[in-house]
Amino acid sequence: MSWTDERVELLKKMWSEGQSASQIAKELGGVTRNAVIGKVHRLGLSNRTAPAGGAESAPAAAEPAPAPTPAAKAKAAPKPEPEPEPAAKTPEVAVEPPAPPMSPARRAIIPAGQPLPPQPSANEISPEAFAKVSEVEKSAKRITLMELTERTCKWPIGDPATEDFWFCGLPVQQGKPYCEAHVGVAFQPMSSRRDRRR
DNA sequence: CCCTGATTCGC
DNA sequence: GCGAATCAGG
Repeated sequence: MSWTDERVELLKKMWSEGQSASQIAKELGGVTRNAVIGKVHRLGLSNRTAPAGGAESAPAAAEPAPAPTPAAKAKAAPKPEPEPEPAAKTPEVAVEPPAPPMSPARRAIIPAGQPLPPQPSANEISPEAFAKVSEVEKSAKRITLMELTERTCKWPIGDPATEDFWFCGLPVQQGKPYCEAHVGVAFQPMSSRRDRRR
C-alpha cells in the first residue's frame, strides 16, 4: 500500500480527531501503526495541538518546557483572550499558565469506546446465561477502567458509586466488547423466552 | 499483558 | 519517503 492522497487525508483526519495510530492503521488497512506514526511525523503533524499564531516552522523537537515566553522579545500578538475574567485583579502571586478548567480527577473521557454496557438486570435473561455470568464474575480479573482494552471484557460489575466496582476483564469474544459469558447476556436474540403466541 | 507515541536507520 | 525495530512510557 502506498500513501495516496486519500489515505493521507484520512490519516490526517483521524489523527486530528485524536484517534490512535493503531486505530488509524486498522482503518486504512495495509499498514501498521508504525507506518502511520512514521507518516505522521514526516507530515510534521506530530503535535496534535496546532501552534497558535500562524503556520510557523514547527521544529518537531520536543520542548520539555515551552517557557511561557512573556512578552519580552516577541511582538505583541493580537490575542482575543477569551478568558473570562470576572472581577479579580491579577493576583501578584497566583500563577497558573496551563491550568484549564475542571478538577484533576473528574475527567475520564474514553476516546473511542463503545457505549456503556447495559447493566445486567437479572430479570429478562436466561437462567443459564445468568448462572454462567455469575460464575465468571467470581473469577473475573477485576480490572479498572484504565485497564480496559479492545480485548478485555468491558462488562461492569458492581456499583460504580462504590469501591465495589470493576470490569470483567476476561478475554473478549472476537469482535465483541465482552467475554463469551457476557456476550451471552448482552446480546439477546430478542426473544429470550418463547414468546407465547396469543 | 495489553497498549501508546517517538525515534532510529537500512532500505 | 517508507516503515520495522526499537525505545520509553502507561
